[in-house]
Amino acid sequence: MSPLKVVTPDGTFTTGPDTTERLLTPGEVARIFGVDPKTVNRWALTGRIPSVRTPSRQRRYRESDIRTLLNGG
Amino acid sequence: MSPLKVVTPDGTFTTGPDTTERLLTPGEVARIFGVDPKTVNRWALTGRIPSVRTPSRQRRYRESDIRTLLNGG
DNA sequence: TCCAATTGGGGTAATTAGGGGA
DNA sequence: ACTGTCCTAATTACCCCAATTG
Repeated sequence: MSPLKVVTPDGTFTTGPDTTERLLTPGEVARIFGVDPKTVNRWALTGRIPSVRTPSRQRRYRESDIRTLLNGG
Repeated sequence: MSPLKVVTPDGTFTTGPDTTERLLTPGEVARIFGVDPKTVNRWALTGRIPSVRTPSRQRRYRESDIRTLLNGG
């Protein structure tokens, strides 16, 4: 699978969101930072981590966002 | 940058942050060394112990780093 | 459908960061 | 130089139960 491409009005191409990137569950992110999964969700609620929502309102986190935070975000 | 791993829900590993090792809280490290958590905090500030920061700026400590120090690191 | 594990949301007790001073 | 204690504000852990996941 490859990243999405978008055709602009002038005919050029631009890359879209990379849908191949793995999404991490709250539990996985929690183990990475050594905190409770509920804490990870609180980070999402307070805007400290961008989150993706499943159709049933559960949260998933982009690996690149987590990596950025680990590097001092 | 060091190779990192992520534990997926089905137990497999994939490229990402290393979660194979447990992170210890300041209180846990303090009990190990028999000191006040505040002292552990200062060890991190003065660079005596490497620390991982949560998005909320709390500190967590890698078990391997603690073991190294216990062995005279 | 059943089942075990995870997640979300609410509420409360415990822990942590940071500054200051002994 | 190093540590323990006091203080407040912020953050987190643990409890419940219902819903979702795989």
